[in-house]
Amino acid sequence: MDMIKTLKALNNEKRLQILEWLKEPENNFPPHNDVPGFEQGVCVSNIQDKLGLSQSATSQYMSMLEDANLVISTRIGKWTYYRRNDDAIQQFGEHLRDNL
Amino acid sequence: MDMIKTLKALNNEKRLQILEWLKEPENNFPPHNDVPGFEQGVCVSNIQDKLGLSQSATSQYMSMLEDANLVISTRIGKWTYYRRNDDAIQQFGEHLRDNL
DNA sequence: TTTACATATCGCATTTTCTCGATATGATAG
DNA sequence: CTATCATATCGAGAAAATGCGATATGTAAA
Repeated sequence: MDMIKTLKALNNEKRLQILEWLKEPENNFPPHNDVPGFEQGVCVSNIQDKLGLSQSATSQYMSMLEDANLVISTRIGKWTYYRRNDDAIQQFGEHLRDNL
Repeated sequence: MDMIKTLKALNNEKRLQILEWLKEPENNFPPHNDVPGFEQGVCVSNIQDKLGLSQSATSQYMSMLEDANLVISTRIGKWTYYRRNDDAIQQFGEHLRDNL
């Protein structure tokens, strides 16, 4: 657990917003054409549309969140779907509570 | 609870280090001349000595931590003593665990 | 009330983060 | 194979954080 890296990833309103949206993808994003439901998460372009940042910034933010173990990515065809890593997120909160 | 402000305060190795040291002041700092024990915390100059940053940087860091509710300050005479706000820190961890 | 000391605040140079457009990579369809 | 689309990476300018020295403020001793 690299606490510093995780804190850096969380240290940005947009990235926190993404994590928030990914709690309930069905309420925050349109359905995908190639995949039913949100089992694997949400594709980058849909996140970008909602986020209002460039494609490159959005992609970098998702990589950052993934590096920090806060989300998990799955590539299906041309698309990369990102979903929350809820276990790691909860562990992180507990780690902070117990060790900060 | 201003989560963003708290995350910003935590987003720095030196400030995390200070919080760590303040867990056990008796093991990390020399005794004060004017106050017995560490009931009220540690004075800024002792933190500065250990931190290896300038007096101004140290003072600003302590203010930042206080703004974020992570430490509590007490002025006694010429000295300002800082100690951890353990309750708020634990609450913050729980808040993250439950709401991130 | 002057002096000295501890801390806080200010102004600024340096470093890091943010964010973009351009370009590269990877995947599928034609 | 080639074109096209989704995403990733690169390079750079703008914005924010870091951390310093100088100065201000607050407190107490002389």
